[in-house]
Amino acid sequence: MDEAERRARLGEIAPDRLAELDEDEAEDEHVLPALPNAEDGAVVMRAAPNPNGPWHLGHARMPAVIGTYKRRYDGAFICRFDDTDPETKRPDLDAYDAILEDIEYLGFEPDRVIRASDRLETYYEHARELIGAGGAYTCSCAGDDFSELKNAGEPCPHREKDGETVRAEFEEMVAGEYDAGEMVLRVKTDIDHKNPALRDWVAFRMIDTPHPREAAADYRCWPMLDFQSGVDDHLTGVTHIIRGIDLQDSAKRQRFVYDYFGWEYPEVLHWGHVQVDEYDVKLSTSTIKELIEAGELTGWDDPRAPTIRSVRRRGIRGQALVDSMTELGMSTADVDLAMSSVYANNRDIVDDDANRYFLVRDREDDPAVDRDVIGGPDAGHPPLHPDHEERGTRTVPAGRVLIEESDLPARGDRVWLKGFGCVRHTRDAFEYVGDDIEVVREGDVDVVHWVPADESLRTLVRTVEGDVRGFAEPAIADAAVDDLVQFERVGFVRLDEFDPEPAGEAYGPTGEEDLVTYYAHP
RNA sequence: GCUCUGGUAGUGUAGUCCGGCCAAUCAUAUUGCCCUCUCGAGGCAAUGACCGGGGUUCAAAUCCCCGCCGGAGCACCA
Repeated sequence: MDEAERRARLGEIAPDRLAELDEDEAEDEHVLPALPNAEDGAVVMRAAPNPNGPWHLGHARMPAVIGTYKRRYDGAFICRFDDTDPETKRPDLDAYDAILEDIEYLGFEPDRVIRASDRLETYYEHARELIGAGGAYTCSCAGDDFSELKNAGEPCPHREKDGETVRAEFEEMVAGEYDAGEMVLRVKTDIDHKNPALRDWVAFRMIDTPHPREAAADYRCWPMLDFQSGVDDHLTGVTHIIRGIDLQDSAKRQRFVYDYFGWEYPEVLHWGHVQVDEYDVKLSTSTIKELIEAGELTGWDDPRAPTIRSVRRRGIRGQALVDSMTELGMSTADVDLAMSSVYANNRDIVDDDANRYFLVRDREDDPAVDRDVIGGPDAGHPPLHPDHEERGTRTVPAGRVLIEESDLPARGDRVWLKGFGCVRHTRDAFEYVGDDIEVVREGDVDVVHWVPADESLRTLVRTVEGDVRGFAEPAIADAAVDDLVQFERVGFVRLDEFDPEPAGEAYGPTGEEDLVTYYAHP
């Protein structure tokens, strides 16, 4: 019985089992697990960033996963800026676009972009409705006092206020007639709920600081995340919510509001925190912001910063990040993202396109050393790409060359200058021996990269560990800014700028360079 | 303190719901070999894990109990 017959037979005797098999097979094509209760064409998900800065690497996970599900289920991707705190988590006006740019770099485009700060009237309307249903009350308790009562499971005196008073006081909140801390609107949940986190939580509070967006600058009464997000998820038709374990209780809190309104709560998935190895800098927007302000980092795209802009500048494709993020799966456990996995994914994507060039590094512990080449041709002609002969070769002038000291053979020994030929290290020169590759095949001679001593480009390589200087072969001038190339035996870099201006900082170009590159990975 | 929640190799992941095909999958990593005019790519191989202890069972990564360790919430932050 062949495969087709077997399937047909199984279809006759156990159609359910056959469908199950098909489902399992379809599952195998996806890295991510199937979404619960997902219907093709009817999945709506949202990323809800707080626009308080450009994104760090951890932020890539949400668009990566949502975008991937969107494609899989032919769904919708909403980007909703939850910018409802003009004070503590004050939005950064540049961050709205910066975040959208970061999403675009990852290869996705939101179907809809909304800002919570545009929707205050909507939240107020729902608050009025909730008050009307007896589901909320205005409360002027001091935070600590309420907390004490709450922890004891005791209601505060405001809980039993009559509806008219609540309604009037809420209108006064909306009108901005209270100062910060004087009055809040609480959702009436269950004051002795066994989980203290769910007891009568705050839905609206007063904030004196105007919102940085002009359109929202006049509002003083702001909703808290759980109210705003809950209302918006329903109103925008979100079917599946993904959020971090720090918001584990949000769904439970919001369900009280959903119950008052008779709404059905979306499916919710939680995932753990992401940590990234390889960086000294913490994965935190505020930490990175501080380091930049203190001049420790040259900007959001400093290669030492664990940000999306940084890996982008280093030539890492958004797709590589997306692949790594989806491979992390949907576990509620905290996870560590190994940058080596991002690098492996990126190599897969870029290796074929990246042309090869030589760079001789000039480092403290392994300086570039120069030697005259005696005899042999005038130049070497290594291929632009070993797997693509049709791309042709580069010309690397010989004469006097630089190699890295650790590649220098002992006196009397030979070394193979890649694309040029075999030379013997005599006294203080390289004496040309020949171009018979057999010596390399026999394993007696190492193959090394090299550059001409005089015609090369002074090059700055900016890496995660800091800046490295060196000399790139002249042919690299044929490559363009933004190209990703491989410095043979060193690694992949993105060409960032020719003849850079001095950065005027401890790191970055001094102005003496001919070329600045950003190091991606080995 | 109260309430959630998690623990499979260095890292991530599959398997856990419905116990056996799991002496545990795949990827990455590391190492070695082959190939290659790169330390890239490609090929092959090796390394390496079910948090612990009890119990149920013919059979436990999977079910039950007790521990241990982690993460989160109990904000007028998101």
